[in-house]
Amino acid sequence: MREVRLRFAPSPTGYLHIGGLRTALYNYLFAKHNNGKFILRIEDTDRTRYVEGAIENLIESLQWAGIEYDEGVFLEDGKLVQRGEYGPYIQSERLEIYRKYVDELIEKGYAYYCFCSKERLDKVREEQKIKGLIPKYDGLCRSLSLEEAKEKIANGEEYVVRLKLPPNTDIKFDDLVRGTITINTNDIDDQVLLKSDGYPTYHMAVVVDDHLMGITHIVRGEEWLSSTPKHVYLYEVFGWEKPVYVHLPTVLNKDRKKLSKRHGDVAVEDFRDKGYLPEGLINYLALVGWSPEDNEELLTMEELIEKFSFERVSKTGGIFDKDKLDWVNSHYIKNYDLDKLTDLAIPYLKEANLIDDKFAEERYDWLKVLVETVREGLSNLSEIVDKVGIFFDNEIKPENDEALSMLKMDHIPTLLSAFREELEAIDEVDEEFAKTIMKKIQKATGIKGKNLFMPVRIALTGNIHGPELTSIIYLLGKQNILNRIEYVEKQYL
RNA sequence: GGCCCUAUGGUCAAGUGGUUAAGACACCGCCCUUUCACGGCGGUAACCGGGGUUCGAAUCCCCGUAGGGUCACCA
Repeated sequence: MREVRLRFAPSPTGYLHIGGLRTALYNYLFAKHNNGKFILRIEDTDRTRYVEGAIENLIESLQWAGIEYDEGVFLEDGKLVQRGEYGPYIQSERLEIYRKYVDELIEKGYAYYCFCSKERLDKVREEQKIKGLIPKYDGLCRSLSLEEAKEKIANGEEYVVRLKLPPNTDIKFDDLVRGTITINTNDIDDQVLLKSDGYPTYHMAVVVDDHLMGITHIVRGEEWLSSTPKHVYLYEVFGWEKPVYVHLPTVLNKDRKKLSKRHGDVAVEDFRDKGYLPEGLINYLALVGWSPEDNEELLTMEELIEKFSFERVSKTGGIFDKDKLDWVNSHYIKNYDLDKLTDLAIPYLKEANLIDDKFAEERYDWLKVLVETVREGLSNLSEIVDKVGIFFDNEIKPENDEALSMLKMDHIPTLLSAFREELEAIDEVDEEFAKTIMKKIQKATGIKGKNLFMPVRIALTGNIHGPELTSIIYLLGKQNILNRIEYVEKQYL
């Protein structure tokens, strides 16, 4: 049996799209599930759309997401390197290869030179549209003899090479999620295979590369479904073994259109920057378009690999549901290794000028406690900034009138001085103190329940809601609390 | 418009001729908690329409309808 080999083959035109990540993920999961190989190939045959740095960005996003590949283009010390037996893995470095196969097609009569100008093509399409016909190449150069064509080329005329499709022929292929697809050649154009700049089009390059690289399963977006017959035809005329096709449903916006920028984030790096954990994003994304047999929804990469199959990929496009992503991600935040989570959280605190490098280093243990106490309410790490603000500002401002009025209650001065007395009796707040202080104050003042806890909370944070008082007191420490009590007494009492 | 694909709650989705049509997110209620969150329990809510086939259709077929994709020297 052939070794299972799959590839992810993006174009370096920008960032990695969230839909692209899912395609890469499904490829990866299936390859790993079958102990196969996963390959990253770069499809840069459109020189006009090439974006500097896009390949590096793509690789970094994949790496961040935890999707590893065995062959292809890698980033090492900031430089692109290629590894694997089937290289090069960047299509612009494979031009001679495509050329050779294009020549073979021409020789065998499966492709022909075409000298039609862009202007003529546009005009033909225009006229066809007016007549209500399907815009399609009219086949003018189809009848040109090879000799005539070669003569034109010798005279320096620009040309492309087109696929010569047989008329009125059904082309069938099986798709693992959609079943058998049949399309008639009358509905397909004589696709350009080789562009006038000497670069192949996607349709030529993808077939040649997938064959040469031993790709067994082609897993890609649904948008490729209707051009698959062209690829299948090429496999047939070359006499190559066809791969298994899998066309994935689209990831959609709320408006059921393809996920696009105007509705929010679509780049993998945007989610990383917002503080989504790779485990969370991957877990959620796996669930848009696929479900495991047991319907378990919280899955690690290892579990995904174990459970993944194309039989359970759905046929319908799924809306990218940020609420559910948040839920999945919050699960990972709650259970993440605390050191790792703290390391990931620190950049956000720095960015918000809550802490600096020195603070991060010297008070790392304190930061860990901080992260631990607020992690439960977070759906992504960038939200931590709002949650921890109360720990960094001793100038208490009641968040609203309700909070203010609670601070103005008659018994508050007694409460605060009792608190102060307890604090002055110790060197520093420890866990024991934090745990018992409220009871002591209650005993000393006779104030209890809501009249006790809420005013203290507001005096210490200004807010009605927040983490447990015990944690707040522990995290704040003696001096901060004394400062806050003093501030509140001066400002509000 | 031609061709191709698709159609279960607001969303993701189980379901492959016989089920009280799962589960999750979101939403609502209750409990837990002297706050919020977490957690627990419960609730609202779905088979696009019409014809067939069948003893019996969410499941099979046909016709509509709706949505998506594609019709480039872009991938």
